[in-house]
Amino acid sequence: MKNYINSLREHNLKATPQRLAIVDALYINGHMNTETLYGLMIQKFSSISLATIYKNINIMIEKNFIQEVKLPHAKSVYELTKTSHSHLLCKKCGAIEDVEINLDVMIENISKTNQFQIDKTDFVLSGNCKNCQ
Amino acid sequence: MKNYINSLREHNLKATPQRLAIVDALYINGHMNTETLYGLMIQKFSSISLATIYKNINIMIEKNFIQEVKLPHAKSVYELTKTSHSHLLCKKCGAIEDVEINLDVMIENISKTNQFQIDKTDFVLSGNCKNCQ
DNA sequence: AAGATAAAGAATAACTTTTATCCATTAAGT
DNA sequence: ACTTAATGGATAAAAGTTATTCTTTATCTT
Ligand SMILES: [Mn+2]
Ligand SMILES: [Mn+2]
Ligand SMILES: [Zn+2]
Ligand SMILES: [Zn+2]
Repeated sequence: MKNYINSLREHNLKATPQRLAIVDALYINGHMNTETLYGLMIQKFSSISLATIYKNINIMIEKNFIQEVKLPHAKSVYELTKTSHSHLLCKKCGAIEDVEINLDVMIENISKTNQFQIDKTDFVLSGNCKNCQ
Repeated sequence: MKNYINSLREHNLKATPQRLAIVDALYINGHMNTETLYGLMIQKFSSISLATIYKNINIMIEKNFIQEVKLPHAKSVYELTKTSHSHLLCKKCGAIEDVEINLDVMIENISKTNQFQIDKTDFVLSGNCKNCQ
């Protein structure tokens, strides 16, 4: 695992044990919602407050350390910020996979056609994963 | 405007005045969140309950009459179900535009590459609209 | 290595958003 | 018209999120 202490500090976030545990959980699990994240954290820190989860999620989003991923018919999940990517969501088992899709050409076209300057995309493709079809 | 009385009935939804007003508002405004929708409805029906808004949104989604559109850093909006399309979201003024993007070839490729059967996409492109750049 | 201090955690209340309940009303089929 | 299941209104309850207060601590500065 990466050195998240410095990584947090570079984002002006104090490297507290709680915060490191959250980051670690996201690193290991990839995408988590507030509920599952709290469920995991309460095991490590028996007295951690749910408010701590929310406060950290919010400030880490603010500092661009993590990202929210909004999913159809499901709670949002959070993940460590990485290079821009899209998501595959299995409607049956709920699995979420990262997928690299090069959208540059498409964005360029849409940008011109619609006179719209695009600088971010949120792309979720839903269906059935390998194991669920 | 279309005949939404029959359209509702075809989806097994009783055509009540409240429901027709909601549909009409969505038809006119395109995309609305619960707050703005309630704000409009309360003008027409001074005693309408916020719960009525929620109940109708939920049942209309269930019957596939409307769709929820989840947006980054903003409340979800709702729209009448139409042919699959993507959305342009202006980060500055909040405007939402429909945009037709043919994703068939891309989906076909991703489907094969990832052994993932895709049957729905949620695609939001954010940036600055024509008036906001 | 202490000391100072701003940031963060825990506990809890408050607020926001959404859903459930109960009863009155009504759309729609007969 | 009559019947009935569905819906609306009022309200309470539940779920989700944020604010507040005080204590603790990570980090910076001696
Ligand atoms: Mn991801
Ligand atoms: Mn749309
Ligand atoms: Zn699956
Ligand atoms: Zn704009």
